[in-house]
Amino acid sequence: MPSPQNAPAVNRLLEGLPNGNRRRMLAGCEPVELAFGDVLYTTGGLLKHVYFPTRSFISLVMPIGGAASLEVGLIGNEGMFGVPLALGVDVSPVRAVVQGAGPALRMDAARFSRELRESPALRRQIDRYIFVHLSQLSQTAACTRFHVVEARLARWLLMTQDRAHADGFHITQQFLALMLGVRRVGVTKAASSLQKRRLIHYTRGNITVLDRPGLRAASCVCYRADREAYDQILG
Amino acid sequence: MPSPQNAPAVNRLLEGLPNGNRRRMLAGCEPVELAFGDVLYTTGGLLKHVYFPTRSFISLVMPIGGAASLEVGLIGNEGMFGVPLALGVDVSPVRAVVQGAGPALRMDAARFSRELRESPALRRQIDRYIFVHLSQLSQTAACTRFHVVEARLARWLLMTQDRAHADGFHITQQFLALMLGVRRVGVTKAASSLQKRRLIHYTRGNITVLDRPGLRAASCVCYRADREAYDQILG
DNA sequence: GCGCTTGTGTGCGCTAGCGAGCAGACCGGG
DNA sequence: CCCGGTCTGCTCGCTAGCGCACACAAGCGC
Repeated sequence: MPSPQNAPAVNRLLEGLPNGNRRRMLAGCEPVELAFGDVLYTTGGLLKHVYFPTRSFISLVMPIGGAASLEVGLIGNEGMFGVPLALGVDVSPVRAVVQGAGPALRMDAARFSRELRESPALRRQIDRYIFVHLSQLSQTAACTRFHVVEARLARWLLMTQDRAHADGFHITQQFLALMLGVRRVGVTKAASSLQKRRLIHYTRGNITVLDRPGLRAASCVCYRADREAYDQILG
Repeated sequence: MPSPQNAPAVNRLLEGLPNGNRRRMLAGCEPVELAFGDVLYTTGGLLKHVYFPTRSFISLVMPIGGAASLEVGLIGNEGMFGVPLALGVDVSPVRAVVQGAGPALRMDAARFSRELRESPALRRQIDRYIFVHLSQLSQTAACTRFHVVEARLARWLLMTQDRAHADGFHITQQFLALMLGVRRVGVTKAASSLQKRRLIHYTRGNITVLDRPGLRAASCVCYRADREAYDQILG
C-alpha cells in the first residue's frame, strides 16, 4: 500500500488502541525528529526509550564478524523499536539505524514498562506486534538463505516504500549492500536490472519506484507473506 | 555443557520459577512422551498446547517455496514450544518437529494463558525466554547468510548435543540438509571433513561427538553467542 | 574552474554450493 | 540368503556471488 505523501503522521500500533489507552500513550510520548543515519542503539548499550515512528523508519541491523552485517527488521509507522523492553530486558542484539528521516514518538523505558503493566490493551497490542516481528524475522532468515539478490532487493524496496509513505527515498547502493548482506556490486547488478525493466529509477542514492505491481512480481513471495502476517494479526 | 546422560528430567524454564509458581505449573502440566519425527504443529493449524521438553527436543522449521526449508529454532529443556500462545496468538509461521525422542511436559493453551495472566513470575520468565529466542533467531539469520556449511554443521551438532544430554544422537544427513537449508551432498562433505579430523563419528544416522572443544573451534562464533545470550538473561 | 569525495559500472579469476544422477554399503524382512 | 529400502559417497557441469581493482561521472567546496 503506497500511502500518499500526505498520509497522517500517526503510528498504527498506537492508533489501534482503545481511545483511553491511546490518549494516555500519546500523552506519555515525546515527539522527536529522527535524522537519516542516526543510531538509536548500538549493541552493548542500554535501551533508554521505545520509539513509535510516525513518518520515519528504522532499520534493525545484526552485526556479524566485523565488516559484514544483515538487516533483520524494518520498522515504520506500523511498528515500534524497543521490543526487548516489552520483554523485560534492556539490551538488544541488534543495532538500530534511522533509515528514513522524519518524526517519531518516543517514551522512556520506565514509563513504557509502567504503561504496559497497567494497560492490558497495550500489552495485548504489543504482544501481537512481537509475534508479527518474530514471524517476519523467520521469513527473512529463510529468504536470505534461498532467494536471489534481485528478488530480495525488490522486496526491500517495496517494504521501504511502504514505510516511506512516498514513491521515492534516499539510499545508496553501498548501504543497501550492508542491509542485504551482499557486495555492493551485487546490488549494482540487481538494481540496474530492475532499472532496465523500468520498475525503478535511481541516481546517486535517490531511488524511485516506477512500477509497483512489476516490482511485486519481481520480488519473492516473502513480501506478500510479511504483509499477510501483519494484516492477519494487527489489521 | 554436555550434560550427563542421567541429568534430571526437568525443564529449566520451569525450574527457574519461584516454588509456588513452579508447583502450580507442574501440576497443570501433563507428562507426554514425544517420538522422533512427531509433528507437533504444521502451518495452517491451531496451537493447542505448549510443550516444555525435559529430555526431548523440538526443531522449528520454516518451510519456504515447496521443498526447501530452514531450521529457525531448536528447543530443548532450556525452552518451550508455543511462544505465540504467550503472545496471544494461536498460530505459528513454523512447523514443529520432534528431533529427539523423550519426555516433555505439556499444558493446554487455555490453561497456559490463564497461568500467564495470574502469575507475574511466569510471565516474566516466558518474556525473557521470548527475548532469547528472538536473539537466537537474529543470530541464525546472519549465520545462515555468512558462514560456511561446515561451521554451521558444527554449531548445529553442539546445540543438539546440549539438548540431547548425551554425546550421541540420531539424525540422518538428509534430515540435516533440510535443517541447514543445503543439499545432502553439502552435509556429506562437511560431515566427512569433521570426521576425518576426529571431531565426530557417524554411521547411518548415528552421530557421536568425539571432541567437543575441537568442534567448538570448528564452529562459528554463533554457538557461543547463543549460549551467552541465554546465560545472561535466564542463567 | 579545479580538485575531492561520493556513487555507480566494469572486468577477472575464484569458490561454495546447486541440480541431477549413479554406485556402493549397510541392514532388516521375507 | 537374497531383495529392497536407507544411508552415504562421489562425479559432472553449472551459477550466484565473492574479493579485488580500476574507471568514470556527478556533485560540492573552495
